Amino acid sequence: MRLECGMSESGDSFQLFAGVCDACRATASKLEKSHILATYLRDVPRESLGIAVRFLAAQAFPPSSNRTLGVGGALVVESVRTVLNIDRTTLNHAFRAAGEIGEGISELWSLPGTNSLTLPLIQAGFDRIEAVGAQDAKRAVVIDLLRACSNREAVYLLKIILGDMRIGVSEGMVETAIAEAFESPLTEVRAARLLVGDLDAVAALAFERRLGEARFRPFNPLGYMLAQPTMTAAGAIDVLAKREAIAEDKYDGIRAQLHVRAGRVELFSRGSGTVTGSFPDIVQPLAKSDAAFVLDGEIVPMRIAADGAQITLPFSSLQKRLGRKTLTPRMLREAPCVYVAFDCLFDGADLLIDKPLRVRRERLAAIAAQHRSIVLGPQVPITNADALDAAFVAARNRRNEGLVIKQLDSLYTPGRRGDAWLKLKSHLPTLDVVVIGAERGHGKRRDVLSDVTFAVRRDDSDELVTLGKAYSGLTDVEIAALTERFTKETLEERGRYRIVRPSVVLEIAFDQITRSERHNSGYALRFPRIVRIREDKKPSDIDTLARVEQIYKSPDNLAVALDDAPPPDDVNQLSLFS
DNA sequence: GGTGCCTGCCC
DNA sequence: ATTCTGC
DNA sequence: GCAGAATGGGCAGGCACC
Repeated sequence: MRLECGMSESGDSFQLFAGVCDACRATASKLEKSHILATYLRDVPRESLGIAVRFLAAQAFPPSSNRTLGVGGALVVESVRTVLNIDRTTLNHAFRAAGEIGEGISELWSLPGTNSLTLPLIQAGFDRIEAVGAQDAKRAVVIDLLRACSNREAVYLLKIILGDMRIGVSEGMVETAIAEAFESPLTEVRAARLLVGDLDAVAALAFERRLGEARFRPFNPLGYMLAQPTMTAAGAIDVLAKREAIAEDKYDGIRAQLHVRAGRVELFSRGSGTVTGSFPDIVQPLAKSDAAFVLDGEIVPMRIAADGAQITLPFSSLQKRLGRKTLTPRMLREAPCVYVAFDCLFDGADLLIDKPLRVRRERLAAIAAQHRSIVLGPQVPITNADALDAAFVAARNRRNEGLVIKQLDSLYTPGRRGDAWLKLKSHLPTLDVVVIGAERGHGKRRDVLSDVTFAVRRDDSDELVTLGKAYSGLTDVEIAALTERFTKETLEERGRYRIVRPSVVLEIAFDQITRSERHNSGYALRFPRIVRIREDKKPSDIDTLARVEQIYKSPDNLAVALDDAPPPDDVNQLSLFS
């Protein structure tokens, strides 16, 4: 296809980039998107290729770099307001109509653009935004960039800054395009990305036809293997189909890869970057190791009793340590963390991901035996549904979410969610709630009331107290039907939020109940989702606050620590400050 | 120094 | 995190 | 089956403002 991008642009012009994005936006076909992107990538100057693929995935920096802009919606809106010199209301109206900020400014944008922006120039701007601390200074750079933008350039600049393209292109599609552009098998591109990490590195290898040379190196995190959810133990047994398997506890911690080599130690979290600094109790004992290995596991807040019994603490205690600049001895005492290792991906000089789990576990056991901050969780063979049930109960008694069931002959497939690993979680009872507020969504949900606030009843009164908001679980058809109903039953509009007559009853599932100031019930739900619309129930039939409190206090609610007196144990207390 | 908003990042 | 949808 | 999109609660740090 021919791209309408104006006259004779160099391959790294931002105007061209915007034109390519527009072309992708115009088609729903993935094949066509790939063709468009591949054609583009082939002609991008070599030195800008990395930036191009990064920007196409709406990344301002390589994800593994730990660098961030520190610019979000609020700062962007203020910058746009300055450049266009318009009031907030007009701007908000445009954003609401478009369903997003990026596309929203297109309607209002009158600047012609200087036709001077290039990919490296934008990248240099991002570097500067990151480097300056003050919001004023960040805003000044954004404003400078915007003033040079044409209409479509402004749209995509903001989309990259906000980290969301919404044109049906994300990392996966960019990988597909790299494969097509440089005539390499997609499988090779994927494999290379899982080994080397960032898209720019993969594009460079593909460009040089050296994808096959991609090699794993410690301190370059691999993709994580993920588990497929299963609802029931019987279902899990079915999927296993008599293949040998083991069950491990499913921990509510932070999934992390532990890389160790020549005295250097890093903990990589799933999203991007390292969390090494937050867990000296895990890292410090490893600092003197001269071994080289990469493990997969979970950072877990845990008390280990003198007899070795493992009791997991609530996730919130772990979260208090995440991102901390300074850790006090008290924090380490109150939220002691261990690294529960469950896989070994690299040992000595051997990448083990293509070896079966049973082999990887042997290597793991040998490593764990030598390092006291690497803990192995309980592991039981699964032969039948009874064994699975027993393991599940044991896991719950250790205050863990459930089980992950793994086939012993399976290989480690980074970045994939397959049947080789199954996760089986326990479920709290659901709650019947009533919708009392609704809001429009974003993007394709901009014209529907997809975002609902729900409430339960305070006992012995008619008062409704809010408990949370929910988004997922309804189909587009159901959302459309509810939108019509909420529109009819609107009592009052308060900006974007509308109060609706309490009439729609929903059944809500969730993972935990926490104490919270966010909603006026004093409670909030973790991972709320709509199970179904209860057409058969009236608002008078919904659950009460007492019911919420009852579930909150139930032993299955892992948000609450067991209030047994904490055992006076020193087993996993490290004297970092002595 | 206290408070509140914004951002990023865990689940 | 979970869930739905289009390819 | 996969990729993309849309959405929840909660924590810490950094900054703006009083």
